Amino acid sequence: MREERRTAQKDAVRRALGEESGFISAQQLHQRLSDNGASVGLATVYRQLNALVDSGLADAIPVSGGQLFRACEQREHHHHLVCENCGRAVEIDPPSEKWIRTVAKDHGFTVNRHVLEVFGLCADCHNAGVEPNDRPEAFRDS
Amino acid sequence: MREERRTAQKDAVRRALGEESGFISAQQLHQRLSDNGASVGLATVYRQLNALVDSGLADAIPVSGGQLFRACEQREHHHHLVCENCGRAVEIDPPSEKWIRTVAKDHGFTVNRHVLEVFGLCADCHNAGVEPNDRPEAFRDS
DNA sequence: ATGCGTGCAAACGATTTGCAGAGAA
DNA sequence: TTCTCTGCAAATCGTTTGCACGCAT
Repeated sequence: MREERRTAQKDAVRRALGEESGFISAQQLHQRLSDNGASVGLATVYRQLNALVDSGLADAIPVSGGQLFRACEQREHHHHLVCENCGRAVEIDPPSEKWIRTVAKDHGFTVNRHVLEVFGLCADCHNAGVEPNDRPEAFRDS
Repeated sequence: MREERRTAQKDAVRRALGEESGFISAQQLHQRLSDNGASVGLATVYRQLNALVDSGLADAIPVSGGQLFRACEQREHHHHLVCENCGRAVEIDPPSEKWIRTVAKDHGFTVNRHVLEVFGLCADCHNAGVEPNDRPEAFRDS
């Protein structure tokens, strides 16, 4: 019988992820937890993150070098506008979902899911003079 | 002085990728090359694939567990309709690019690039009774 | 001959997992 | 006590890189 147990680190990870304004890597979230005194094992961070994604409480988007996570309110389908530098993201509404089904049908495809991620720079990072092709902050050294 | 040298394995990788109908992982492409007698080192496959992506002759999309490649004709911006099982993909035209810029501007974002990938099952795989949530063929064992 | 490209194996970085101990129920 | 969850370290896995040799130029 699956028994769900409530623990301090579980709460810590959930809270930390919820406090983030944008997508964040598991490693960086782990780092942030350490900084805030709440020392949680990296493995646990990964385990919790995966659990959240499985239960639909978080989104994970694969990027070159790993994946980024973010807590998501809308259980519904939605898209993101992501800042390539700081990871800040806002949820945006879908454009023409029907267009997708139409195109898919034309090619005999059965649509299962689709991903639309818009990358760019948020106002802050843009003003800070960050170059569009810089390595994302989330995967930068030190 | 950068000197571009033509080699057998370079051609082999390019040709093999071109013959693929959809996205394929580096490992799988390497396997396919071996099967066809053209033995090319895995490292070389990666090196060539990256070179192709850099020069814009191929597309790479990050997926959980790695990345998938595909030769692309259109140097222009375009999107894909991808079969989650066999990796087959067709290039589709963008829907409302202007919609994206509008939304981005509303949030103060500077758009750099965007990704739209539609996943589902192609007619063949659908008829074969493949389940939507199966692990992609490209990353399945053996 | 010159030096780019390749193969191999070691190195890497992100993520996962085995296992013994810690703590929630 | 019971059994899940955690932490640590070792193990995986995709991908990159160092180095010595082969081959295109």
